[in-house]
Amino acid sequence: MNIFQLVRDHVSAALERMRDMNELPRDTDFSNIATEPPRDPAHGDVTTNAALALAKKAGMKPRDLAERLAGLLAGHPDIAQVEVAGPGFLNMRLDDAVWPRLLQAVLEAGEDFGRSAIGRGRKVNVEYVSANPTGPMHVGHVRGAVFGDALAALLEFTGHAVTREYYINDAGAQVEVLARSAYLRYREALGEDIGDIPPGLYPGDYLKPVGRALAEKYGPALLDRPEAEWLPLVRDVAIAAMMELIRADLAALGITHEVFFSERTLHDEGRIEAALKELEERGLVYVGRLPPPKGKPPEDWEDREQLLFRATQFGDDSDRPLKKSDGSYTYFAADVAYLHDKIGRGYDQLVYVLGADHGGYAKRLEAVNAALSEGRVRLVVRLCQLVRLFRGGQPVKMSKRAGEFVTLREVVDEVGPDVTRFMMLTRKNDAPLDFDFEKVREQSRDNPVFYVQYAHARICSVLRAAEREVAADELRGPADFSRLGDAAERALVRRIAAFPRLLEQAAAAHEPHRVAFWLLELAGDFHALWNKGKEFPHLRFIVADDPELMRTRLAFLRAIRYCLANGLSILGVRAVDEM
RNA sequence: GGUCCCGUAGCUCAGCCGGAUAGAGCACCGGAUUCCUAAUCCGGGGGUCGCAGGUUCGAAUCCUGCCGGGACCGCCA
Repeated sequence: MNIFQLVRDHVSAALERMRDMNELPRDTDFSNIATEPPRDPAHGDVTTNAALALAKKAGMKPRDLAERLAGLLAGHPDIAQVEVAGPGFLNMRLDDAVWPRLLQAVLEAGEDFGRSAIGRGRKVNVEYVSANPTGPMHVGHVRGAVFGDALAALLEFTGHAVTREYYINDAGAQVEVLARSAYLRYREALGEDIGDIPPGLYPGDYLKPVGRALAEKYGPALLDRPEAEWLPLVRDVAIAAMMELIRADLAALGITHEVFFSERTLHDEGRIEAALKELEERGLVYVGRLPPPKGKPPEDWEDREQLLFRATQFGDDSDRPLKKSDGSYTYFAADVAYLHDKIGRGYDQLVYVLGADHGGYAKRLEAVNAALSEGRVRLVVRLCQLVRLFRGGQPVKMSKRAGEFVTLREVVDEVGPDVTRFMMLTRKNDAPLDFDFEKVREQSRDNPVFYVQYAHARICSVLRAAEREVAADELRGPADFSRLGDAAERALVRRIAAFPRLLEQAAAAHEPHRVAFWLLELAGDFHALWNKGKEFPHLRFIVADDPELMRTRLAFLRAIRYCLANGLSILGVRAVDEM
């Protein structure tokens, strides 16, 4: 149950009546009117800008239109009071009977409360992580991984058919470097002293097991063969091993992708040619020269003719090369083919979760999408900014060149998946985020994860206490939500009422962090009510002399618990029963 | 040179497809514990929403320019 949708239906019905009576033009469009919570609770429960939005079209003054609309809405049983305010807002107070219905609906829906169908089953592909298969995941990947996963869950909860996808960059120079690095470990496994790992190769110990596996599989057979022969063999083993590593890292964070898509299949199966052919047929591929990049000394710039995609025709800043000087395809060409493949799979929406350093990629992806899908498919690029690691306020030093980076596994092992996930969503994705290993384990108000989980645990604690201390027959029987009249209780009810709308808007904006902020607010409302019970014992949940009131409050607690649990579940964070 | 992101209270940040007197936490000051976990809560002070224009009945929000911070900029992925 969504009270804003409920009121919106009533407002729409009233407007339709006005249209039927020719008080509004036939072609009046109601789609841009909003029913929202007013900023100031003194303004009521729901406000609408309908009169302001339609005044011009109706040829009426906003306040006159608002008065007319107020008259039509006033009689509705759900609406207790309606007032015209300010320039022409309609402030409505809902009838007291609406709130019990809402709480009842929460209890009936349970883990499905907040679920909606606004996605209308549209097929959405969310591609996230897509880390190169050259080693274990490091902390830089964590934010995009969590963001993408939470976004996927949010879209699913709001009625989208979601595919979680990972693009494996298993073609190109980096995996050849991986193969050479693994080959060295292979020689090492066969007893050779390989000394220091030469610069340019991956030095990590994680390749040692790969070397041993190769030694076991091939024995010394690869030792005296030319690189052209052993490289493909070693590469395949190494990539498979790295993907196992990465899957395990992701599993530690509770992340599972449905599709792992190999870039190499695009090369091997002629699908790049097929995609480029389609661009060619539209006259979007040509051979030409690009101007050198400005502002940067073009050290190794070589002016040459190359195969280009006419990206500028779709708003990109430059046309984009499809072939390298050695004649092989660029990464971008593979990306064209990959996008082509996704479009072919019938998605309505393609979401790319990328690191902020890929910001320049958005425009060219949009250009390719515009060219290939001709506007049928919506492409959404979300960039995740950096995470800065701290320990007790001191920055954690990392040197990429020396291979000293904090791995995903180190973070998860130290603070746990729940803390990791929640913290990654406490900032909107395009703002940088500070993560302090010590702070996030504190059990205090400063730690948002704790604060929300503690609210959930406290509720469970009360419910356990009730089971323990209250006679069973007093727990049975009806609840009467109309008895929740205290300001702190009403604040909680309003917060709960906002949940379905919040999820819809977070999904539409592709902003899962809003769920995290809402959870903090809900937890805050709950802790406030709890504490009020200390000062005013009649506000406690377990009230001995009034079984009906107690049952009401315990049911209320269960409703709040569902809200906390459902929100946490979208973020992929466990709701704990005790702490 | 160009593109993208950011600029809101002392600090860290929210601010819903433009909406009424701009919010929260931290910090600071002052309070609450015979209690279902005080691991919490209540109250108070504190803001020219970077600057200047524009659109609008109405702008922190949309547009343009400027200032400041960050990221990226053919043949790496």
